[in-house]
Amino acid sequence: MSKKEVIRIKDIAQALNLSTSTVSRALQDAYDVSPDTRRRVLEVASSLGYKPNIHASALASGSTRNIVVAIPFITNYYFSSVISGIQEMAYKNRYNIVLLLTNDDTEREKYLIENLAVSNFDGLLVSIASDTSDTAHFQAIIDRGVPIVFFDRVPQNPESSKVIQNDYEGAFKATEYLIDKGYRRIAHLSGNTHLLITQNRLKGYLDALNKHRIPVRQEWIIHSGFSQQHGEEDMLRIFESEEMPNGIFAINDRKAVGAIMAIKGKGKIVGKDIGVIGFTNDPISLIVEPSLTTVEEPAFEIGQKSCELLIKHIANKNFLPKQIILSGNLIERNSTRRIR
Amino acid sequence: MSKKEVIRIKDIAQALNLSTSTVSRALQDAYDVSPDTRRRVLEVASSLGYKPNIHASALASGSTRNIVVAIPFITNYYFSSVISGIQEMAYKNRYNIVLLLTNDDTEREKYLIENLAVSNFDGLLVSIASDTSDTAHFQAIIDRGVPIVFFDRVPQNPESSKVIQNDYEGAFKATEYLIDKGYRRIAHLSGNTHLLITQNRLKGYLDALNKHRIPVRQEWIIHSGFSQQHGEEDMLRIFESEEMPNGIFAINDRKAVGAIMAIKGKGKIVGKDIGVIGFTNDPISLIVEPSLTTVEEPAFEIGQKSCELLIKHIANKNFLPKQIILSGNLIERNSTRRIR
DNA sequence: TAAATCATCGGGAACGTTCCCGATGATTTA
DNA sequence: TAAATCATCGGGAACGTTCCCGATGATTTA
Repeated sequence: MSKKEVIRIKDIAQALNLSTSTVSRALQDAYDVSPDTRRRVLEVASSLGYKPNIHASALASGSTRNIVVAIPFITNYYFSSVISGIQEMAYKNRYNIVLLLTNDDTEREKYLIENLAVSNFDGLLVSIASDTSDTAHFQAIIDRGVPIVFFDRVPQNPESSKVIQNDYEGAFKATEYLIDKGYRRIAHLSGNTHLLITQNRLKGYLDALNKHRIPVRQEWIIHSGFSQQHGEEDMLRIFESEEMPNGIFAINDRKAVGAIMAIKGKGKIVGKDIGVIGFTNDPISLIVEPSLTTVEEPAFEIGQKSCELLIKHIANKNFLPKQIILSGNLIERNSTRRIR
Repeated sequence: MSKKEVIRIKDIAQALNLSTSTVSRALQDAYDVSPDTRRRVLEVASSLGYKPNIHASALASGSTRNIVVAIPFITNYYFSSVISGIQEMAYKNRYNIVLLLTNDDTEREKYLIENLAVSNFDGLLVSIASDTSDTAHFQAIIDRGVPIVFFDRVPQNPESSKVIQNDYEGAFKATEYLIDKGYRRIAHLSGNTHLLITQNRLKGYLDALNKHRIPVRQEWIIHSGFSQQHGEEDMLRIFESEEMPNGIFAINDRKAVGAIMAIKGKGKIVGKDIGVIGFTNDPISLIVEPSLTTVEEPAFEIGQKSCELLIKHIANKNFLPKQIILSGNLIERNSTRRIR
């Protein structure tokens, strides 16, 4: 057997004495084909094992059925879960995913996006790199008529659809939870300042402090990257401050785990001496000792919703940009327990 | 601006008073175009911002520049690292990745593979589901002239290229390391029996025992799945055996972490009472308490090599199937330390 | 000097599908 | 009963690229 004997619409047409246009219309459920011929076409198509050639279809119709997904990494739980959600929704709607990894590097992100040919995909799903503040390369895509949906790490500028977790509410809940548990001197291990996710979580933290009339201490708010390494470094910096906090709210679980490592390294006891809470509900939060209290992020669902939204934009050019905000529960574990 | 003003080869041709065929050949570095015209074509192409239409190219040339990647999950460190490696190599060679997730379910795997149209991709990269023993659906693809490269979880049957870590050697090293450290009663938390990876790691374990004249105890060899959950259950079963081992070699880090959880749950001390060693070097091995001794798997490299091999198969139909076996180092941590 | 080779280019069919437009016979409407 | 509408289908151009084949003038060979 060889590739040559792939069967085409023409083969179905010949088998049924129909024209290729009629077969094509039958396969796409067009209105102007009789129920009987449609049935016969579908029968022959499946018996011959017909599978459409997506390239020919893309060329003729202008719809490529490709969705480009650009994310910083794939090797962490959050992003790989998002991809799973995207993949599910895309496959269901017969879209393929083209994966781009930016390595969280703005230059690489720009390079990848700028080298994209708009004739090769129908839409773009993006979580931007930590340091990306100029979003002109995305605007250029939008200007050429191709929709973008941002998720998780979304920029402020381009007014397009966005899917995020309820960062403000989650951060507020996390901070208030620490306060309720009696940890009132709370530091915040934050992220890169220009990201919305950073700003919203910071705001939730600040508002929770305000609500409980706890003064804000700038030296306890530390901005850096999103890795475990960053969390560890941030925590070590906090150990150098004059007065020590007794609670840590980290912008994500990986930074929280880094903080726990640093705290243990200093001989302090997590929970008893310093309470720690994270954000994500990464599986590592169950593995770290003590287990990490956290606010869950609906990563898979974010992937699904983003993809669903993008598909709507693709199907309808006039679909208005929309924001979807998903909430997650706070999950109590041992890192915020005084006695165990 | 709209999609319509995408520029094509014809536009370059008109700008230079050349034919489309000459421009096409110039862009592909064909031999029969003068250095001067090639230079002019490239200049105009880049100044106009020409990007080739992959669908038209695929249709005309028969080469789709799509690679399908089918894996059980993406939400674990190993597979997401492999994907990163694949992605890098694919992007370098101007291939796109089409991602399929089987959820480690054989039925779903079959369904996805059988619904693939061979005219839509050039090659397939696969790590099979745990329970897959019948590989006819892969054979069907190969029979239609499309190359497959298997990696990590590879089947026995189809004689195609395979990329794996040196499972035998790694398992042997791991087991012998436990023996050298004085843990001589060693159990093995193994995987699904029909997978090569399971068989090779089991063999390495057995041979290391034999070399040191340690009798094999069948009740200490437990076959199940690959998750942390499975590791925990396996370990609990071992706790029910008459005599307890004092060393655990788990087929991967997630199962090892599960075992550690179970051991701690029973009030035993990992390292002092029972030494544990894993396989992968998943980041969780640094987070679990105590940190996990393990044999590293070169996941990123496996992705790269698999993709590289597949591209060679695509470029040359007569390229003979090849096995690549990569080694990883043993990394000592605290789960195999008697005193800390 | 005639024939063969070489370097360089263009014409145009082909890939498999979609979609516009028109055709035809049957049915409904005025 | 004539005109309008409807249901159903086919012809054929078009999408943007590749690639086969042939053409042409220049250079090399015999």
